[in-house]
Amino acid sequence: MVSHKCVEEFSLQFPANARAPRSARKKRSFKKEEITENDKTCAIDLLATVAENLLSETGSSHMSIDKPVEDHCLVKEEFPVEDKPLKPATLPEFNPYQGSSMSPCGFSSVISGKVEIEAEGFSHSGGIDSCQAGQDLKPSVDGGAVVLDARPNGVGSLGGSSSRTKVPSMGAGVSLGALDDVHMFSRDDDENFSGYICPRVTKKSPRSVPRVGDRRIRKILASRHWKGGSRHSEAKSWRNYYLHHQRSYPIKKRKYFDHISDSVSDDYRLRSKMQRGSRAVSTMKGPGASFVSSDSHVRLRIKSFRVPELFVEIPETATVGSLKRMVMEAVSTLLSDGHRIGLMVQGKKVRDDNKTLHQTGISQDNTHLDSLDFSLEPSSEAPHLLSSNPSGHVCEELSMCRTSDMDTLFKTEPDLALFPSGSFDKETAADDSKALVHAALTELSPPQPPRHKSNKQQQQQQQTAQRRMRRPFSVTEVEALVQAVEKLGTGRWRDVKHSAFEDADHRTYVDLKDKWKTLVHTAKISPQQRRGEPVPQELLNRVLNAHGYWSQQHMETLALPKPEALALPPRSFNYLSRSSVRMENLTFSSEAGAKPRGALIVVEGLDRSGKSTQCAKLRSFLESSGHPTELWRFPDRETSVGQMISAYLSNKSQLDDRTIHLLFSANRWEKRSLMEEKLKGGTTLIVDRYSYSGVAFSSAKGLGIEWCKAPEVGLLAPDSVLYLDISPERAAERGGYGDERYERVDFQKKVSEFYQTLRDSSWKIIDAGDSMEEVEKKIQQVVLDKVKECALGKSLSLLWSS
DNA sequence: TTTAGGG
DNA sequence: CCCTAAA
Repeated sequence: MVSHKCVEEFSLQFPANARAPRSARKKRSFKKEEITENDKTCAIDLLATVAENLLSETGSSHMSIDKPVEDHCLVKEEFPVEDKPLKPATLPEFNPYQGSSMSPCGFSSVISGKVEIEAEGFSHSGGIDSCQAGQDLKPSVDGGAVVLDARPNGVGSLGGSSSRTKVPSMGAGVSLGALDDVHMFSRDDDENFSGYICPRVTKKSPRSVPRVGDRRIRKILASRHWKGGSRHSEAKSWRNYYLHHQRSYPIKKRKYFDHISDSVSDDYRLRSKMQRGSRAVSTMKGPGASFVSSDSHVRLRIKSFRVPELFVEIPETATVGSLKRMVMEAVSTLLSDGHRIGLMVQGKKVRDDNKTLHQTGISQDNTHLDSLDFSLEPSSEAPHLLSSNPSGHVCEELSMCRTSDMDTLFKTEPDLALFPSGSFDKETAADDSKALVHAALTELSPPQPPRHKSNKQQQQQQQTAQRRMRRPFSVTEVEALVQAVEKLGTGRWRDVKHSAFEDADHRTYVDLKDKWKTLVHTAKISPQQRRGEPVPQELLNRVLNAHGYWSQQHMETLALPKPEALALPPRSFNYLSRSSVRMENLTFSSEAGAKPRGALIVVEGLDRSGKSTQCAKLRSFLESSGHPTELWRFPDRETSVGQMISAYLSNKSQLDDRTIHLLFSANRWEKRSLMEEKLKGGTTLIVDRYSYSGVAFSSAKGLGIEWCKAPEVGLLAPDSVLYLDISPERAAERGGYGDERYERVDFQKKVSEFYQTLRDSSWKIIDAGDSMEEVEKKIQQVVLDKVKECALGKSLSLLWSS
């Protein structure tokens, strides 16, 4: 019965075929990209690219951010990147929506997209003269093209905001071309920036540029979650949109809170890199040492920064121009709000504004400038968007929205992250509409202190949105995890959780899965690259082996044609006999067991303790479980040495105690290489008596135990020693004593004592007094675990050699 | 809810 | 750790 249970458990440990399909749903990466861009990147990316003034002769057309002064990133006068240009003040002539015939929000849609702003000096890669608009063309929004990427289907392109500004070759064509580049600014682009120089120039859309018209826009809008037709009632439409919005629009609310709490934003991040062009190198080489001196300069090029989600609402009937203006307005507003610059060096935030760059590790000779990050952070005293909003017209335009609708909306979705309640003033329609546009913008700032109500809700929301605390796994936990995975395999994280992390509430099965993932990664990288609390190499080896082992399981389960799989009786589901199908297994490192090996199981015990019987049972059990198994016994009377021993044992020859001891030992040494071969070939060996017997018996005869152990040193150490424990008296009762000279009770007692001194961690004491079935079951349990352990890469060790 | 994968 | 598609 129990053995049956064991078998069942055993087979259960392998992933069922039913699970296979899941493994087959790897996403194609290109698909991911598209999805990401289409659905997730609803941010307006404001890309301000600044080129540095590398050489004096190119200074006029390049901007440089140089020598930070006090507040992080400082800009040379010739390139007042930050504030000035970005302030809405530079867009005073804006009067968006004038003349645009916007219908009441009956058919409004929300689009989101990206705005890409390119500073003129950045097009140094040539070809675009107009980029050289010159310095009068401030690197502001009106200095470059603004591209509204309303993917997936279409694009609206906005030229420079100011008509005075020339952005000729940056016209629709180029702007559209940039669309294809938008993906280069994907949100998680932290590492993907290198090599990105000037998308405009380097990559252009091969497509012709359809004219941007209403139809295009409509398509864009339709591609969003705008479902309601114009036939819907206004209220319904609104509602539809927002409800839907909340449910399935891939807004990452949490992110914004992250920004707030971490003060670092992935979404609007300024990236800078040290100029690494050859010219730069040569230039730097000259001054050489002086660079390290006090007036050495660090040259940075801020490649881009972006602005998170920006929602614009506009009737389908609005003109493209108004849309452009609207976006422009929103961007300006956004940037006018108090933001400050955060700085990260090599992933660490630098808070101390008084440190010098050099102290911070930002020096021209620093090779880590790659990891220099600037980020736009909401300023601490976040100005109130509504009040500081300089563009009332945007709001007014939307003020047609009916208050009642809005009310409904907000009641329905009181805690919609997009609309912090504090931002809303339901008193006036105008304010309502304001909220619509600016609520989204508000996300850039820390949540406004709730003014009226839903204080609790907000807090709650913030609570739930908060990123969980980081709790590094301890080595103990890792060990538990590894052990559980070795047993259960990957892909059963729920079970892993329950078996090993039952009461660790903070470890979800997803966490465990993730931890395993990182463990596998950790194990693959060099120790120098590892961080955090070091995990013992031994554990990592086990991770590697288990990973290799189980992924192989999955592969084979997957590859195995279903009928064939079913044809295999569960018991035959053997993971050791699969070497034929084995693919090159990268994870089986050479240092840890190269491939699944057999286990060396030694059965010891006094005579008549049932060793032979149990060995035979165990062997048939393992074989029926599909494990190649051989049953050996020592002494092996087949060999020449074995013959001598055999003669001695049957009292046909007299030999010195030491001699016979060495003969026994030699007998084992004779078989050592074959034993190793078998084990490494995947065969499990059950050995009836081994060195322990030899030492215990000889010691019992009076030889020093150390002397006895000496010749055994270097033999293969058993993976498991099953000691069938029985008292000498009971053993004697079992009869049969007397045939061979050692079979006397008192002697057996001595032997038993010496056995005890030989016990080590590999021993498993099994009460041989139990019924045969009980013993059998116990043994099976132990052996099965051990066999699997060995298959997972437990390395062979040597006996008594430390 | 779990699993599997990508970020 | 987070997020999400699938199952």
